[in-house]
Amino acid sequence: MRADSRLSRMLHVLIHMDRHDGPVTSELIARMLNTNPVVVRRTMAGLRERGYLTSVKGHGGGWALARSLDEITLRDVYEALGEPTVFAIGVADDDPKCLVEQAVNAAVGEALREAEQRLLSRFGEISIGELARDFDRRMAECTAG
Amino acid sequence: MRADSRLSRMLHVLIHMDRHDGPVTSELIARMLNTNPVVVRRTMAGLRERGYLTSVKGHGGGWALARSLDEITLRDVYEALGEPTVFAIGVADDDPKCLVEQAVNAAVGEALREAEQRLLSRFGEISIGELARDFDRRMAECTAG
DNA sequence: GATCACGAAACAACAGGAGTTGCATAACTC
DNA sequence: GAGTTATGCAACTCCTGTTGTTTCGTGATC
Repeated sequence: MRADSRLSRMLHVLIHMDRHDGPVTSELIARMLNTNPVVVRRTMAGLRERGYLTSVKGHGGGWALARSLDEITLRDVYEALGEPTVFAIGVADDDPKCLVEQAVNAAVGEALREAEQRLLSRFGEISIGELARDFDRRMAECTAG
Repeated sequence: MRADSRLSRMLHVLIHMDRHDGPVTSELIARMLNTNPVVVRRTMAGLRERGYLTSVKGHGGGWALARSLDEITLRDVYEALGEPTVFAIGVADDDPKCLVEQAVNAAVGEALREAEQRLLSRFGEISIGELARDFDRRMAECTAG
């Protein structure tokens, strides 16, 4: 399957928006992400509904941050995207009759659930503001070197 | 996309094979998994190459275990399947020019890598023999109750 | 009113597991 | 050695969800 890159794309965009004055058009965002404006609007709609972004129609319109990046975690973005499926692997049948399969599901399902829980917890610990500051460090290194 | 259920299917089959005398045909396995023999052969081929299974052609042929279930971990099976993609989510570009995207990838990629590492480590700790014994417990509970 | 920009619907492209068919090949039975 | 059983392999189609694209509607600005 093609990997779902909506989370990383949104993080990318949000940091750019933070460093940008005034609203940013879907057109410009699309160029940053190497995609097109419709995909951008579709993906960002969830973030607007959650109150992280605002969008303004018409001349001079576009997208703007409604919150500080320090107030938004990776998990917030993940949830705003509709909590996409995390794993490409899973069990064959969620409620099997076969006791063997039940034993398999118990072990595999448990391991997957725990891994997902850990990943999402980790996402909840990281604010986008931290990523932005990491970008600043990289920028400083780049210009210094 | 539809979840990749090859791992759980193979675990399911291996335990059944352990409780079965003589070779098991792809046809019979397919009925256990609610699929068809070609899918079974395709999926089990990797386990044969790794030496966990043998397959015999012709009359009276079929599949048989070449190892004890205690010698095979979930991770062994995962690897025999060609190490399928674990996550349905990922970063947009593995080697981006944009420094912002690099910072995003560092954070998201790291979290994903760590989660994958943990999951695979956990898989490495669980032998199929343990799952089989868990099945026995469930069976006992079922007949006792 | 012309232009700019978002909103929404509809559809094709793509990727990978799963399902299916057909045929070749090997092994056993008679 | 002919028939049967079973795997091995190749070449499809199907399914599902992200991504990409086009088109039209609508609101805001100039």
